Amino acid sequence: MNDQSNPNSLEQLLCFNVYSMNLALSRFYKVAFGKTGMTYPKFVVLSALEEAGSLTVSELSKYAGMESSTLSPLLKRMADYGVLSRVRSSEDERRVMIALTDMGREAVALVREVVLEGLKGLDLDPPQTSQLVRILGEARARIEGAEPARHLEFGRMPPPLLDC
Amino acid sequence: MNDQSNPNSLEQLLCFNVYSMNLALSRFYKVAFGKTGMTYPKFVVLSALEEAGSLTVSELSKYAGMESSTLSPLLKRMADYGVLSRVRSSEDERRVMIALTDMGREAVALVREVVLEGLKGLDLDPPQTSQLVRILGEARARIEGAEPARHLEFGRMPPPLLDC
DNA sequence: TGCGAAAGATTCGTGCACAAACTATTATTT
DNA sequence: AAATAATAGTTTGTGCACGAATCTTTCGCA
Repeated sequence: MNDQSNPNSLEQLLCFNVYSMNLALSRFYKVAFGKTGMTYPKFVVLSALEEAGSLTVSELSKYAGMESSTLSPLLKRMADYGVLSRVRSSEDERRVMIALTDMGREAVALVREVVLEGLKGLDLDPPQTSQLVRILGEARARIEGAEPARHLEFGRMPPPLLDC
Repeated sequence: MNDQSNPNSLEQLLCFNVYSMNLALSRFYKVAFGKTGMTYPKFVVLSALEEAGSLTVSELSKYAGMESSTLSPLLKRMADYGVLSRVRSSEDERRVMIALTDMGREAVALVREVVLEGLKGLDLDPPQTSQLVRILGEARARIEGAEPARHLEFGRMPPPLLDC
């Protein structure tokens, strides 16, 4: 029943493959991080800060591809724990500057090792992987600036899917 | 500060590219689905059922790459709405058979059109995309059966990241 | 100079997503 | 046949993830 010849099947859809690959990766790293409290989104935040230095919430949002409403509570908990600092800018009181603490730098170094060794253990083909990364990056750039060509309308299908 | 030459930078990491691509795709389809109540995970469930016919919860879990604890509440709401049926098997009372209703078949046809036209509107290179799909599928197969090579230990870093 | 608009961040409500704990049924062992 | 184990789903608790609404600060402009 696995209709792989059908080009519209789930298995041939880019979005499904990205979706399920992301779920698989999240589970993989969840196991690797165990009960330490580390998660993949937190690793992304720590890495972004390590690479880019001090950032405002919206700059970090752009860098990590997450909305600020996702970051706000995440950053608050991480600051309470001590891996980063949240300081409202004095020259523009709207902005909040986020930066790694020393403890944050230690943490990201440790976590990065685990992430990289986890990847290495998968024995993926390096040229294929870098190609994957390149094409994914290009596709993401397109999709981030795009509007859907068509919107779903359930007018013909009473009742609409609200609250489903 | 965008250190693209560093092979360990976020932008060069497969997991980050999959992660942020998935976020971007989710946002894209959220816009396309508007206020209809449709979501990407629901589309995956409907499509899987259309392709594979009637499935148990665990079969569906495997097919869609989601855990049964994620599916249970999702399926319940979708059944209440009317797009699928949930019937406990008579020959093995532990199993619950999930199947599309006529309304579900109508819904998935509509949603699929929107999904495919949305993708088409992105103007991605077809050979690149099918390559992407193929490599992602292979990588996912590996990761799903894999154990992380190394686990994170915060013993050297007091206090541990618990509750962070 | 004052006032409406815009920008930056947070809060709120809803929906995944998972592990762990739990319930119910079936299979296995003794 | 009774105890035990294994299987299939559900429930529970926590953490993203988002849009919409809100709050504060800054900008623009008359």
